[in-house]
Order: sequence, then structure tokens, then C-alpha cells
Amino acid sequence: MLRITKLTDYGTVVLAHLAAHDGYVCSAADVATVTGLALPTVSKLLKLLARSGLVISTRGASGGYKLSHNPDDISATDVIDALEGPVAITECSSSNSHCEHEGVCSVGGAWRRINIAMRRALDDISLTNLLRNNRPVPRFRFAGMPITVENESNLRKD
Amino acid sequence: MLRITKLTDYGTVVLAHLAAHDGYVCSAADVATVTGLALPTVSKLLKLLARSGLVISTRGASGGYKLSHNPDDISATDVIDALEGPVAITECSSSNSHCEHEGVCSVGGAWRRINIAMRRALDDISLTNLLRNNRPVPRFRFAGMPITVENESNLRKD
DNA sequence: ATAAATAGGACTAAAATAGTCCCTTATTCG
DNA sequence: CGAATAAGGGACTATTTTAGTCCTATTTAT
Repeated sequence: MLRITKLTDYGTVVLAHLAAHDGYVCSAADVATVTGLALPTVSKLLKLLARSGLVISTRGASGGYKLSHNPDDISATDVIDALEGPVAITECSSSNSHCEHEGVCSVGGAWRRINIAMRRALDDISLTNLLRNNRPVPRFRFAGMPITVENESNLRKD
Repeated sequence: MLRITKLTDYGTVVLAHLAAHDGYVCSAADVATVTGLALPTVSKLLKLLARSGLVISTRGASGGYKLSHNPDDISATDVIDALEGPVAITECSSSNSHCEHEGVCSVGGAWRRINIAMRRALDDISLTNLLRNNRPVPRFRFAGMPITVENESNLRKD
């Protein structure tokens, strides 16, 4: 259904916590306690995020994690890439894949183009944007028709 | 990886075939032969597409399927909805879901807003747009920065 | 030294997806 | 009418992905 995984969703929660404690090192246990997520899960997430460079880890006693960048400089794409691998709307969209139906497929290219466009759209959404009650708000325009999503109440109009 | 399923991808291929034979009824077997997809799979797809009203079926000998609308009036969202259920980027995004972490989640709303924005973007992409070598081309703008994806060769610039 | 943390990976369980098959119903055509 | 053709509906199995946990090794502060 074109969705991100739970893990990515949780990952954003974890990152949000780190963003709220900018500069301070938080242990996985701290994050788990505050967010209400299970420690093994938080631990796994932070390990993945560290491996892809979104957070910096400090090992040993009184160690933990902190963001590697300003929350404004971490995009939705970064988070998805770190936790799910590269964004790709179809299997064909990923660069190193080979679809067995390529010969007869009359579609592939288009989904790929859409994928890239979506990817760029997500590129422009920062962790700051993802935090609750935060402005500015994501705004998409497609093919000249402006699409603005301001807040929950505005959504109901449509 | 934020991807549509294989079935949806195949579904687009099937719809493309029907679009190419606009007005004429094609049997599932025909479609399977031409597209190279397995008959049971094509059959399943067409049944789903018929159930959601994207194609019209005729039963009995010399029956088959045809598009219910002009290809311009069938959107990417329609196809995804028909084959995967409603587009929803996170579980929380679907209207009737309840996330156990709502109390401490500092994020939910934002993904939901992104989801709706993406959904609208996909709304504006028609089956016609999805066919290979077809113009006009999908164009997204995000937050005032134009994003145009013209064709494969243009993509490499980035 | 010891305790507090992360690193890495193995592993199991659960859920979603893919794909096939069977039986029923409707329609055409001889 | 009866046979053949084709969709409708659903059950079912296998595969793949995702979720979640746990164990052991390594690093570092006190």
C-alpha cells in the first residue's frame, strides 16, 4: 500500500527524541524509556542509523547517540534509506535490478520516473518538518496544480 | 523502500494492454499471452480490477475485459487502491487504525500529511502518463522548487 | 576491575505477498 | 439443448519481508 515500515516510523520517533536533546548524548535505554518503544527495537534502530551516519555513537559507559547533523539537514529520504534501503517504488526502479518482463513491459519507465520525483519530494522534507506541530508544512505541487497540506483540520476540506 | 507491489506493477501492464485495445474486449488469456505474464496472475488481477470498477467484464464465451474509463481518467492512485487497498504511508495514516504509541508519538501527523500529499500527486498521474514513451511527463514541484522529470536521459544529470 | 554502553549478527515469529488451483456461474454458438 | 468459453469467487500453499528478541564481543568511564 505504498507504505514505510513500522521500523522507519519508529525510527523517526527515535530521531525526534534525539533532535529534542540536541547535542546531548542519549543512551538507547533512555530513548526506549521516554518513547515507550522496546529497548531491543530502539537499539536495533540506533545501530542502523549509526551505520548509515545519521547518528553518531559513543561507546562505553555514559556513551550513547546523538544526531550527526542539524535536524534541518536530515531528510525523510535519509531516514527511509537508512532503515529500508534506497527508496524505489518498483523493483525495476532500483538501479541494479533486472525485470524478467522487460521485453514486453510497456510501463517500467514511468514508475521509475515517478519514483525519482517522489524521492526528490521526500528529499525536501526535513526531520524538523516531521516533528509534530512544526511549521513550515509540506507542500507539493504537481503539474502546475498547487497542493498544500497545512494541518489536520485543513485536510478535511477535500 | 516505499514501493508498490509486483502485482500492482503487473496490473499496470495489464491495464496498458487494455488501453491499447480501447473499446475491444480482451480475455484474460489474450492479455496473458501478449504480456507474457502467467494466466492465473492476470486472471487474479483482472478480477480485482473489475471488482473495483476500473475494468468492465463480460462473462461467457467471447467475453473478456475492457477499460471502464478513458485511460486519461484512470489515475495511479486508482490502480494502487484497486490492487493494494488505500494508499497509506504508515499504519497510522489509514483512517481506521489506532497506534499503540499515539500517546508518546511526536511524529504521526507529519507522515500522515506527507501521505496525503503523495496521494494527491499520484492522483494526477493518469494511465496515459504511465504508458511508455508518452508525454506529457510527470512533474512535481515541492515547496516552490520545481522538479521536472522529463525522460531517462534527463535523469542522469542529478 | 567492574559496570555501562554500543557493535554485530544470529535467530524466531509473524505478517504480507505471490502465485496457483478448483469449483461455480454466465454466455455464446452450433 | 448441450458443449465450449470465459469470468467470479474463494481457498490454499509457498515465498519473501518485516518485526522483534537475544547473545556475545568490544569499548570506555570510574
